[in-house]
Amino acid sequence: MVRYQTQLKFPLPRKRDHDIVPKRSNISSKYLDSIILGDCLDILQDMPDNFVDLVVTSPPYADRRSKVYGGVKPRDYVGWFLPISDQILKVLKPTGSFVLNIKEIAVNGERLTYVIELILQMRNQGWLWTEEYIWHKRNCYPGKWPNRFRDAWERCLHFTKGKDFSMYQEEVMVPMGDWSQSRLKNLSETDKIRDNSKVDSGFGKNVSNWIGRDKVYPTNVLHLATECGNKNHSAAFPVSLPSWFIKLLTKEGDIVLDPFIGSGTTAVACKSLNRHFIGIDINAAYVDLATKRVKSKMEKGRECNE
Amino acid sequence: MVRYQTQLKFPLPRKRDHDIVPKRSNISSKYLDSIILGDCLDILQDMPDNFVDLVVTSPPYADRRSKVYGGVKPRDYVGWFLPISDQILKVLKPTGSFVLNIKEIAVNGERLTYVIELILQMRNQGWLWTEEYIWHKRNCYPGKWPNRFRDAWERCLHFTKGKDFSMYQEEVMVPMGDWSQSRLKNLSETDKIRDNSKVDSGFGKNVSNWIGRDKVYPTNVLHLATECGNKNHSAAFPVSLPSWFIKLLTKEGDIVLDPFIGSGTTAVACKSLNRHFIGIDINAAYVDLATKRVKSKMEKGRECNE
DNA sequence: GTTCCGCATGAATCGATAG
DNA sequence: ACTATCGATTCATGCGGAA
Repeated sequence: MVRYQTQLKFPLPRKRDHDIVPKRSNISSKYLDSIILGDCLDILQDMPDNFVDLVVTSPPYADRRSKVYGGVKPRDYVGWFLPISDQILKVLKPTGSFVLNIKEIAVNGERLTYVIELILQMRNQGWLWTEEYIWHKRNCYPGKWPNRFRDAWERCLHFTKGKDFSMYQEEVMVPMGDWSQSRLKNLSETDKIRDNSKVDSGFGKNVSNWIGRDKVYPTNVLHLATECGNKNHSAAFPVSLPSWFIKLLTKEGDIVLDPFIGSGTTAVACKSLNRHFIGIDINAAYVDLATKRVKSKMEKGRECNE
Repeated sequence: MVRYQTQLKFPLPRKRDHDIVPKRSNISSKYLDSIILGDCLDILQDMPDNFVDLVVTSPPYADRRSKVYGGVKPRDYVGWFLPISDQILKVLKPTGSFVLNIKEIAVNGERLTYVIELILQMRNQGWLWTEEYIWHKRNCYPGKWPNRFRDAWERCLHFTKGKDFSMYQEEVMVPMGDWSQSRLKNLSETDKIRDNSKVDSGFGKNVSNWIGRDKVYPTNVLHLATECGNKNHSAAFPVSLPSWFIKLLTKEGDIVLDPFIGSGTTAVACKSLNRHFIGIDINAAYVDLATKRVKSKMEKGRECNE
């Protein structure tokens, strides 16, 4: 197999003294911040054990995107995925997490069962099924059928290697409900603009603290819209989704792996949040697109859709 | 490499005498609009086949409410429920639906698997797993844990006996999103007229679809609040939940069964919507409470929390 | 500079048609 | 009988041009 590796040269985040469990040798650091072309099964087999802090991915769904990917049949799906999840188990640190975004399709009026069978089989493999988050898609695909409504949710299955894993809950706290919103609405437009600019320049901290006091822990239901109208890339996976889990489950400088990187959404999220990424994809056009998108991200700074 | 063959070969659904649509004899009508004390397994065995239009229920979850109910252990849950779902399959009409509100609990940092195992086993039993609705609990139970957030959703599993079942989608249509109000209300009168005239010529078809339309079909994600502050009962199950499925899946005069009626929520919903109810509970205090609640409902009319 | 509106675009699903 | 492709259905969102 042709192994085409794109090594992007990004400045490493500031050194911190609280890591490092495995010392980052030359062999292991070659993976950092790169989009790798190849079958993730092969790539993962060569990767060091206990190396990655978080795996977050949205694999091709059964019978979808068959032109780009192979088009895995529903009845082959579990058998196709289990060897991959086995390799993920190997490269993940003991305190790491695996977040799997997936949804079963409906065929002939019935939901197929390969996703829930996969959960059971991954438990046999050694995974802990820690939690199931719901991604509520505010703008779901339209359509009308006699026997069902539009499908507006997907699973974000959270697996870990053990009971004790890293979780930084404060990083994803959200503003409180109506009360704080009405309070913020009453700020004048100029105030908001000024305060925003202050935050960027490191000033205006008092305002963000004031806002921070009205924050509350989220639940296991995420309300995010898909990104549909973007011209360069149309990711089924909005940046905000991996961003949320990256903030929740890693700290700055950690390593995040996406074995089905697609258009590079997870890598873009990592760059915004000062985490290292490792992206893998079997499709050369996607590797190209993801590489370009991350480079553009580094040049232009923060993207709007984050 | 281990090859796992998914999509197990399930036996075909048992043949049932679907042709017999029972007339409402004395024997069968004795069940209507009553709350029955007893084990639902016994009661259902005596009930006529193909008798009920909808079964909607929220059974005791594993290890919850153990003082009131038996307190079924997680590892016994599937074995405990399967005989009941088998009886439900029997009493349900061929075009009927079974909506099961359930959520797995977390033990030792892990979500248990009895619910997804139950889905697989019920398919084995002959059920079609038609859809999984998500009930998003806007005000969920408070709490804070180091390894998980508050659980803000539950499954509403929709099972049917076949592909063709009754569904009245117009009954649960919802107001359109904000965007239409902010955009369409500002269309000038001439614009509306022009767009309407375009319909005849084949242009502007999609525009005309929105004119004069204020309702839209919902999705498979339900946003309902729990009822928290009621004095008599603390039902985890708000009236709005069975109400929604009753409107969607039955018409007036149809028969709705809840084999775990509890405080009588499903019966209350039925009385509001002019459907017949059959409630069963093994706990005498609950049968008492539900009976009183339905009587009070019939006297006082509509309840506030509906 | 705002706000407003036209338009394209989706990890969808079903039923019909064709090989 | 089983698979591959196609048309019809539907609605929230972001972008870009217009007012």
